Amino acid sequence: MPNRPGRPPRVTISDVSTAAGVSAATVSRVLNGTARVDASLVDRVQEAVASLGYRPNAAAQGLARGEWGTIGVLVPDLANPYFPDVLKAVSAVARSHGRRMMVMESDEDPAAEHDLVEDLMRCCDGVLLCSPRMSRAELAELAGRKHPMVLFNRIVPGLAVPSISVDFHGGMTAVCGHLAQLGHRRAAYLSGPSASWANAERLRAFESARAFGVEVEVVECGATSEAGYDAVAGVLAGDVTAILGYNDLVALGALARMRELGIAVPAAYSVVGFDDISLERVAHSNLTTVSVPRDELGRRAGELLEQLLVNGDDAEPTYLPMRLQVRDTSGPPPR
Amino acid sequence: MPNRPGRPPRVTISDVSTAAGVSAATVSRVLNGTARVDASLVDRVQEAVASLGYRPNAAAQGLARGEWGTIGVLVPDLANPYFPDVLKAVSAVARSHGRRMMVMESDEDPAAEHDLVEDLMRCCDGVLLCSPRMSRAELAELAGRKHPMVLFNRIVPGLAVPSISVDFHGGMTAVCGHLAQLGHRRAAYLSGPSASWANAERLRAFESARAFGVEVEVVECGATSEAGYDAVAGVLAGDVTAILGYNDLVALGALARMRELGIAVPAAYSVVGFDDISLERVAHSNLTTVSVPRDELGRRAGELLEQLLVNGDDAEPTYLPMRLQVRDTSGPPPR
DNA sequence: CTGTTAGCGCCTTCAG
DNA sequence: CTGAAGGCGCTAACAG
Repeated sequence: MPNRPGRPPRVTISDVSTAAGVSAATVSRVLNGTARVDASLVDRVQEAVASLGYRPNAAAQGLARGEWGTIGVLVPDLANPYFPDVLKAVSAVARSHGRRMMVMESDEDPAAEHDLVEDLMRCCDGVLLCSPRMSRAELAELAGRKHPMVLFNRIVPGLAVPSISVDFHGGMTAVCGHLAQLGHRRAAYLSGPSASWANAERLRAFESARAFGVEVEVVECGATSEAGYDAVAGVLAGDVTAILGYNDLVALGALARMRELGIAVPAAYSVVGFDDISLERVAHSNLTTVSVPRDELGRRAGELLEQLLVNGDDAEPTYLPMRLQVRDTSGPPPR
Repeated sequence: MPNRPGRPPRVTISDVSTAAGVSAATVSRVLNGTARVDASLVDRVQEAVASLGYRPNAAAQGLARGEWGTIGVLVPDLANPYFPDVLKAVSAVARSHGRRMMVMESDEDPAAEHDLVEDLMRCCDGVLLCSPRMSRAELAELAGRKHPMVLFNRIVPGLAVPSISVDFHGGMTAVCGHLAQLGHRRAAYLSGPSASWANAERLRAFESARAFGVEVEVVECGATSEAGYDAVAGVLAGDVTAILGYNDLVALGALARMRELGIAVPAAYSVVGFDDISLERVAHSNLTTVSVPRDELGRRAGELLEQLLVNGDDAEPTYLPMRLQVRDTSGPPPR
């Protein structure tokens, strides 16, 4: 690092070594505990380090060691309340293994995703990828890079990449079962991004639901509360008695609109969310929903990557279970 | 990077150069557009790059260039709904300047903060620091490192570090004024972490409020909805007619508890939050609160750092204004 | 135990 | 316009 004006004069390992009257190798050994060093030298080195305020340059270490000490995480949307918990867990795991965490956001743009992953690969030991939309082909191409990578929040059959996700299908099935038992026969689903894996998984659940006498009509919506707010009016005209949101945001948006319209929930309609985002924590909210173990997802994904980094362990795709949270917005249909 | 087993054989710039029959320097020039290169060579290089799947090693680039192309952000708690928007904005700014974003979390632990900042300095061109608790002395010590750093969400008088924050004092003053005009005379403040700057700023506002006939009693609480939930019962015994939360989480926790207790809001008590976290977005919630421009905070902080990095620009501390959001939980006091 | 010697992969002068 | 040479800061053999 050339001394740029205004920056502190960089102090390097050789500054320390001359100050301490030892070789750079010894300094390195002391700092990394790589080998036994005479106690007196250790002292001198530590003094020099302290007085010069020396900190090893991470890039140089990375280059020499062949490891960056960093993992990368790519998420579609940092502002989505789904991810902070995940990132927090990933960060903790990474740190516990002495690694830093680089974070990137694709802004839901599949085109950008590819480049960002490539960029992460240039500067991270491993990559944690959450990519709901990326095509199988592109994923396979990235996997072919043989760069350590773990896919989370999505499972791609046949893809040779360690993956961990959530049993969205099972979660939505639980929702349908809950409604069926309450006596509902027809529901509307405010659908999320149609290209997303997570949405497809939810949709699959509606087929089994039909077997239990519950018919779910799918309505294009989106993934935000605004989308839910806007979309809900359209389904009230029909004969449904329950409204399922792609996620909690959508359901809450719908709820807000329904409240404005003076519609009683759950008396007139049941409303069910999906994900159980911080609402309980934030608002002791009473939305019936299914919860995803976000911190466990982050933790497991991080550990999976660490395993991959250390042992090259591969592993079977894992689905974390969701849990139905029956609260106040679901009840028997009217009449 | 030595070829670790199971990893892809690393392809380096010299692999490309031999494949293309040119020198490494030329490859570098082509890739970085550093100088004119004969069109035919450009083609050959690009072909070689593509066919070998070459990507420059970021650590090596960083070492050679003296820049990591990375900025670091340290926040106290990733799961706090305050930060995602900030990070999102920072990430966008960083990317727009061709930099990556490293994220670390101190877990509200002032001891850890110091080490983490140091670590960030070893691997980032600049650091964005949100440290509500760190002592002035420690901050000054870090500032003395002369490593580009911007403090956000806090202003420390006399500290020679570019800082950007939010006018918490003004925000809380607005809250008090609002309540005063509604006719409230006594309120309780569910206080946040007493060591935090942001809390101190809020407290200062209560002094001016007294001049307007509003007396605010301060109650230890915390920063979470659970804390608000637990603390609120204690203040209902007194003669206050309004309850102010350290932040929205606290206020919402309090609200939830009050709802359980069957207390009417705002008829019996007004409740006011602080921060205006995603609630409107998440729940079309109706908490009266004051909003902080989180994305602007992130954006400005990012730009400030970029300025610092590029021109060494210093700047006066900036306070972003808050805006009072009068919604449904505040009204005139009973009687 | 310690110092010396080579790189790690890339960029950037400096000649040509 | 291009190649050769040196160095960024650190670590990892390799000899003593």
